[in-house]
Amino acid sequence: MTTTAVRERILQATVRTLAQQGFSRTSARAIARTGGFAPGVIYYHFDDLDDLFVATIRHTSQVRMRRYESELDDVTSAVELLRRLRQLYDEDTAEGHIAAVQELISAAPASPRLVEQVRTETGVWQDFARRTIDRLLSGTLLAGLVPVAQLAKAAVATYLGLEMLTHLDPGRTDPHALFDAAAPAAAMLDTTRPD
Amino acid sequence: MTTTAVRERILQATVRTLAQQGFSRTSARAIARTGGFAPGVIYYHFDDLDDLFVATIRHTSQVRMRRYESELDDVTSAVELLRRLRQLYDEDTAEGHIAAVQELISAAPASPRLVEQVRTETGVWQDFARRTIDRLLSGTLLAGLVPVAQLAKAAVATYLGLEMLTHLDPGRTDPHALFDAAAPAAAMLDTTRPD
Amino acid sequence: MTTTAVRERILQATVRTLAQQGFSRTSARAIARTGGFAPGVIYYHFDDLDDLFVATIRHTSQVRMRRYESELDDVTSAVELLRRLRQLYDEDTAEGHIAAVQELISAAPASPRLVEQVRTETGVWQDFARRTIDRLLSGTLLAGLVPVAQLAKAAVATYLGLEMLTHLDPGRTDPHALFDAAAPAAAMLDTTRPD
Amino acid sequence: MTTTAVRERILQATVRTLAQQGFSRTSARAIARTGGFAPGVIYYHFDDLDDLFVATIRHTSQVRMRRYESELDDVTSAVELLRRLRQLYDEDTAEGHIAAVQELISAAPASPRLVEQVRTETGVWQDFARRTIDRLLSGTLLAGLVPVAQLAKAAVATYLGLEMLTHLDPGRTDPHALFDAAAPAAAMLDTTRPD
DNA sequence: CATGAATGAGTGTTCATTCAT
DNA sequence: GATGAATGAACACTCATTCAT
Repeated sequence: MTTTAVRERILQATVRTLAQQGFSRTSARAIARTGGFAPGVIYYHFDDLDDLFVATIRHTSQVRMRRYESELDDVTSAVELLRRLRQLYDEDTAEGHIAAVQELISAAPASPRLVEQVRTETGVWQDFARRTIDRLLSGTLLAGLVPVAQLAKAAVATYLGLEMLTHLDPGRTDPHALFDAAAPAAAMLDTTRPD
Repeated sequence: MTTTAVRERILQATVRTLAQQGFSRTSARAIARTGGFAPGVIYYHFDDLDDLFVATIRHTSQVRMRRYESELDDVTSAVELLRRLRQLYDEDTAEGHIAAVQELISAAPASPRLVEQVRTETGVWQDFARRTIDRLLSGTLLAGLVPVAQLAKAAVATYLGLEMLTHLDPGRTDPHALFDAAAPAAAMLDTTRPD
Repeated sequence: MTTTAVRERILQATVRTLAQQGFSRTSARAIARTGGFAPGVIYYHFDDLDDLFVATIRHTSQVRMRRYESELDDVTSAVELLRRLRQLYDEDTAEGHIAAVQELISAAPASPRLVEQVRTETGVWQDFARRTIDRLLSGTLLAGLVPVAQLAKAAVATYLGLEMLTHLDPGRTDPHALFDAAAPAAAMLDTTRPD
Repeated sequence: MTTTAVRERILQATVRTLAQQGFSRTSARAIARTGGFAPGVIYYHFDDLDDLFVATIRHTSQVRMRRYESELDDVTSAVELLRRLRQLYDEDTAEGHIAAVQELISAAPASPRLVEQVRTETGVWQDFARRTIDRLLSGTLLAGLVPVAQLAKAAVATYLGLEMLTHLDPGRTDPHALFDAAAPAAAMLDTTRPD
């Protein structure tokens, strides 16, 4: 097995452990148990747990960003955007991506390197949100009126906060309801576009 | 010093430690160091750390809820709401309330009792948000059109997610900018009210 | 409540706790919980736990010795001896006397004072056993042939060891069966006595 | 060093610590100090202290049982039995076997798993005692008259109780005196065998 | 490359004991 | 006399990390 293949396996095990057990229970042993390898392997491929967590958030963020970009690149309708976001969100929760990221953000203040990396990644996502919102508003009455940068930041915050709340109550809470509730507003927005 | 006074002191030390060090570093020893007492004191007044965390989220939530209620009880203007929220939010961050709560929510899945209490408290805040939004929309064109319950849930999620992001970057990020950016929309909403 | 009455209450709580929880779980808190008083009370009446354990073994030993003496004082028949021993043994187990003593003997090596007191008390019981055996053999063919002192020591050892085994398996083991099994031999001994 | 070698070393350190310090002082640290290894080693090879104690009583019991069996297997004379028992008993006390077992039996009620294992092992020893007594009585006048099962249980109890008493007073007490005192009776028994 | 073993620091928690009230 | 509160030492156990193999 090549080095990068093993690294990937470790990173995936880390994401799954973070999502399922939470940060404080994500020990080297726990990650190794999840991935089916010996704890020592981690230290062969990463300097220490801090290094692994930094790599994990970078990796997960990049993997998902590629997916989000390819899926939303050409979307200009708000209704269509909601439809695809719902599907992407389902993927995220199924694979534990947001949950893992949210755990790492919560725990970041304890590690300067993690803070730095998390800042970088959340910046990337805010940029992405900004570009997407820009595209959406372009040609509508709202273009130029909406403070896009702030809205992008709020969107990222809501995504993270929503995952936090959903995680508490997997059976009952329904992020889908939120997407549904937003649908009429999205439709209204789309009608104002003079295509 | 009476029992309740000491309990309160422990609870405050717990909030401060959670906010400053994050959940995974909030050990009994760390809390005791923050509060200036011996670790054993905690176990005299609480069954175990789990019990302390449950009491902490209940206590903090109630204290802040009383403050939010007394401050927002009579607000019907969106502009005025934003003005007061900004001030309450400043209090929250200064004293670490939201940060502590956010850490506990992140960590909750590891403890059934904590999950239960967190569910209860987030429910209380969603109800509060719903009532406040209802009051705000009452008499406007949007009344009856907005899915209030979902909006309330989104508001709570955004509040938590925002704190998570702000926490990463205390110097640079500015939740104030978000409140400012929302001001024009709030003003517009207020004008639709035919008082 | 007089001092001695409280002392007695503490001593009884200690015996019950030793019998029910074992030495390693017999903490000051546990004794206080059993007796329904505050842990501090112990330290008002005894120097420390060591002192309490020393007093406990002395007290329990004396109380039971008085009972055994009054009950066996006039017994010269082996059959009758067995009958009364069985009853006394039942009392012992019901009130936890032997169990407590056995726990203290097991734990004694850790405390010089306890060792000393335990030596004293076991000596008292071996003397008592010797006197009782002497009386029993007096006038029989075995008188003078049996090494009484060693037999007395063996009797005490068997009593303690039996309690240890019985304690393991309260439902199944039956010290009564042992008394029954010894009955024929006792009867045979009695017939050799030329009354 | 192989795993089993280390396990054995831990088990021996546990036996020695139990025999020398008593159960209540046999902490993980104390065992590690006795054996000259770090406390963490224990938890690498055993789940917890309970697991270690269960393994200790099983191991010690088996080791000694093999020795007793090989030594007493062919003994049919009571005098010879006493002679060999005295030697085996000396080995037991020198290596702390009985003392350790007796401590574990005393402490067993606090742990269901330990109770279970202790029951199993004492059962094995009672069976062994029964077989040995059977062999001894076979062909004598007493065969069929003696309640062998009860006698076997009493023998085990006496062995344990004797160790308990001897332990109190290592310098003065003399189990040897007991063996000596039993010698004449053994000789008499042997003469009734019409070989 | 990978692992089984080991260590020492750190965790939650309990305990004997003291003391002001 | 009695107690609620507090402390510091100890305990069982986990963990990140290292290293010989």
